[in-house]
Amino acid sequence: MPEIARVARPSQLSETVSKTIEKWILDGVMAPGVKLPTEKTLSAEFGVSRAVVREAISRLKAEGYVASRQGAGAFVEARPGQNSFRLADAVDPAGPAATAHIFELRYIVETAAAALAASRRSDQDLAQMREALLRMRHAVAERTDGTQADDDFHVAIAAATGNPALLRFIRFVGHQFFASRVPTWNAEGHAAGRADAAQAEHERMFEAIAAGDGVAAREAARIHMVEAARRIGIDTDHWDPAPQAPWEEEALP
Amino acid sequence: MPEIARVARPSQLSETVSKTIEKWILDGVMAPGVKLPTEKTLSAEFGVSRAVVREAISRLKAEGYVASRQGAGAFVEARPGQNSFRLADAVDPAGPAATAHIFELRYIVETAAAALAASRRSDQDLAQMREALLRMRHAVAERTDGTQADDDFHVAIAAATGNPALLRFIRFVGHQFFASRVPTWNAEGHAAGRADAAQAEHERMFEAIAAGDGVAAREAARIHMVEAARRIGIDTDHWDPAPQAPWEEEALP
DNA sequence: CTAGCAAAAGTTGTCAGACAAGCAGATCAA
DNA sequence: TTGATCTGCTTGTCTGACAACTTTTGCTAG
Repeated sequence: MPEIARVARPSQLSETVSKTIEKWILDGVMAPGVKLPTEKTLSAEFGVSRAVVREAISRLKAEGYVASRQGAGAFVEARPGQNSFRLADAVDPAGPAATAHIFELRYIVETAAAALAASRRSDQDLAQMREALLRMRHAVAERTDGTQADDDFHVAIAAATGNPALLRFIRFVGHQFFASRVPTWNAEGHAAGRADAAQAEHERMFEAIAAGDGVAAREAARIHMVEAARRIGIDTDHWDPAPQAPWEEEALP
Repeated sequence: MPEIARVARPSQLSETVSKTIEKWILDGVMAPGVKLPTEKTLSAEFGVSRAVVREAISRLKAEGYVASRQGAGAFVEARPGQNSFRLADAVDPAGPAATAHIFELRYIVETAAAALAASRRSDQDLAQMREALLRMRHAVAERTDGTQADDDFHVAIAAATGNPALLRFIRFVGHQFFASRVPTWNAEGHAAGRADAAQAEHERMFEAIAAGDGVAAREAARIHMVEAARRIGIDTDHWDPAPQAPWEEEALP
């Protein structure tokens, strides 16, 4: 068994234990399929009770690192930790580039979603987009906070693709940037015209999607994402323009 | 407190309890910020011991649904469950459409990654792609299993984008389809020429990326993903072609 | 009556020991 | 050798207890 980094009592013993074991697995100290030490052994090695070890293993099971069979033991999963996607693990949160990297991923998915929404959206989808759009218009006029409506608008577009996996992903990534929308919608943002600009971009996206024009929708989304990135100080010089060819145009049935 | 669906003893009591509470949260029965019932209350209501309840809550903490403070209680998180992305939650695993939805998401991201890789790849990135490619060639010639090499090739492309978030996501989604690559690389797949076909598509992707041709790389990736989808019986008729305009072409510096 | 403080009650965190349920290897008989 | 049984080990669950901490209550001083 690997070395154990004994910690005094940082906050939660079970969290300390689970993080330590997680590290063993991620570092390859414990290969997939390998049986972990018994709960009794772990509790002795960590100097904690068996209940704490069980709570730690419970966490690891929830995160897909291990699976246990009564009477047999707990075993490292075949693809540990890869059944869920955590952005916190994907990037170095310290680096300023982290935000840019995540935003690029969002850019890729949202531009595609806008194009798909243009060809697949139902009237109900359009109604939801329009509703969020109106709330943003109101926020612009009244100089109030429109971050929630902003978020809802993007989610409505994702929903219109009819792809629940895509919807879930956009909702997930979008929430990561909830805070980043604030500089657009706070008092300073209104004064500097950032809210106005964002709203104009949104309107163009909506029009293209409503018209069923996938090419225009993608381009409008592209512009919006690039501008949104600029508003929070992200360099977009090396992003993929990902435009559409003319022959891609297709109207709704 | 909401109603409790008492279950006999399905497998793990703690899992039953955590899934039930998770459902309460997702269904909005327990709003963010709300304090959940005490452990004593929960154990009484569920008819289990406090240890089981604690293990269940431990799972929920790992998944970001709740946070607890000693002496105060456990509270529903502000954005429950939205700090990680789980495909199992995103789609109905029962439906046959689930695979198609996830594959479409993969299609969107991987075509973009190929285009980015063409303009950003280093010599080291290319070496890694070539290495995986050679292993696949060998697998085709010897009619052996090339699923691992196949996976590695796609991961190498993602790595070449220089975006760790993108890399992590592609690795994650790609692993979901690890099993789906088997029909291409098993004996039947070799006999039917599926391995040959896949290999030809891979070679074209590599050439385009090596040449620094983003447009060709995206198109080659697009074809590969569409064909791969067809090989496992997914309908791609309504996918976004997402091609490149001529003016997008840009050589490496 | 109010402000502030101290005690008490309640809640989560941890520990210890016990038994039930299930698994795996050793033992023994055919 | 093979098959069934048995025994020890491991995980799953329960109970009761105490420690650490928070919130509420109630009391006292002003």
